[in-house]
Amino acid sequence: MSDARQDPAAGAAIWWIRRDLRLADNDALAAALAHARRVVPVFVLDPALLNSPYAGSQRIAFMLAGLRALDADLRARGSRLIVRRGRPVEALARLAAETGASAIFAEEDYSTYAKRRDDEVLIHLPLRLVGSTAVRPPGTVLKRDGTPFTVFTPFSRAWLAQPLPDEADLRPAPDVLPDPGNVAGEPLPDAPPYSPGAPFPPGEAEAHRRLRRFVAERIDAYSERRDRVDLDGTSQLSPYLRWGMLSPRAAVVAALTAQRDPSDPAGRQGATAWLNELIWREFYIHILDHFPHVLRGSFKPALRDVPWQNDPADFAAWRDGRTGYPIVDAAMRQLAEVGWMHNRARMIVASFLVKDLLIDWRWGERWFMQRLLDGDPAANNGGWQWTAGTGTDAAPYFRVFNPTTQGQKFDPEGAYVRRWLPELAGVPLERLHEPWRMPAAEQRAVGCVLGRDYPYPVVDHALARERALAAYGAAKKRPL
DNA sequence: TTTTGAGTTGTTCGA
DNA sequence: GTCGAACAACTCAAA
Repeated sequence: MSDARQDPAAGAAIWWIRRDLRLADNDALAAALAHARRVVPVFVLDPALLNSPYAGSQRIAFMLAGLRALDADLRARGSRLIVRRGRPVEALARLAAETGASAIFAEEDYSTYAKRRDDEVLIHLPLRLVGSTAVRPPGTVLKRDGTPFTVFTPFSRAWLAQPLPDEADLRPAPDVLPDPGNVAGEPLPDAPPYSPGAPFPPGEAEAHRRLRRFVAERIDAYSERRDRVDLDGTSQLSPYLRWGMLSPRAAVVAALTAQRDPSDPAGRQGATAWLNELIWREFYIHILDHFPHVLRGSFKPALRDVPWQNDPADFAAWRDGRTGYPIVDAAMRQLAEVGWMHNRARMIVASFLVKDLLIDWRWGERWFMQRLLDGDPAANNGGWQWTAGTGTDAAPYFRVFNPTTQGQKFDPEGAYVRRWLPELAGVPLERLHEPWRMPAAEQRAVGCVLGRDYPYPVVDHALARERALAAYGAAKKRPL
């Protein structure tokens, strides 16, 4: 073991890539390079992940395209990506035997499956988990009594109280990488190609371009504009953070730098708000690590047994974007088409599924995982439990979003709805978020007849709201 | 141990 | 149109 450390030339190291598809600021890669002169970058196509009911073809296509981009970046530096297939413990054991690697370096990941997978590899192989999908790994932000936070605000205070990273802490991408040598690999599979012209071109270079543009052009107005679904007010970096094309530390450093920028004191609010979102990401990573049962059901015992309606036809209407509520349908079609949805829209459609349709939040959680490029168990579960009122620090159960009001507030000119629902193009703005209020003659006049061109609402929101409050009330009264 | 202040993102109703 | 209160207590975190 000490041989390799004393004489790096003696051995090889494996850099096991999982969700850190980048060369810059990659602790696992840096550790592998420090350990041995020969480094073998490998990605293992794991059937357990590819065939999971929570996998999504668009997300896998995004990942595969990201791996192609990473391979190109590696080749430009003298290396290349080795692709293997199979159970990671077996694929890595073979690769280690073939290459004589004395260590495997990987970034730590905290989802339930990832922990189980890595524990198994740790038993059999010299795996070293270096670096983290979070800036502050779970276990490093705790209450004074050593237990985890379950409320966000004190968590974020404690998170911010620790030493903050700066530019100097970010590792630049290496200019040159060692040749991995003569190692066999298989070609990346031809997934349904992630569509050209898609709004999320995969890759590390694109991630950094976006971060620079966001910081230069939009971060200052982030607080005011981030809730508007019709504007590009958000960073739109989530798929890149999900796949580690951008390190979370680089994102945090960018936020802190913008926050300190003396040339624009007014912009500090935007940078602070965005930093807060990044801390939410960390919060849910920690929650999943400390409370893995959240993936199976409610965090709050009192809301384990809400009497859900779970009507398959209602679920299909939601999933396919034909609930008759334009803001909901527009968002669901955006999700289906581009694999991404605005954060505000996520809350609106989630509230609609859970509260208006009274469908178990886990159905929505799974559909999101099947569609989102940024689908991540921790953030997705946290978001759904928050909306459902079942999670840590969750929305009070009586908080039911009104889809009409939300549409009017956050898509005030109707551009979002009209973009994703062309059948509503002719509907005047005053009726755009409640087309069922148009008299029959007006429907004909504007070319949008309900029941023909666009559905009637699947539920009456006011009634649905009462039903949801009653169902949650019943769940709370039920003895545990 | 007890106390106290606080808690992402809303809606509705009535004054 | 605008504003504050009610929604429902509860649990958390920290002093």
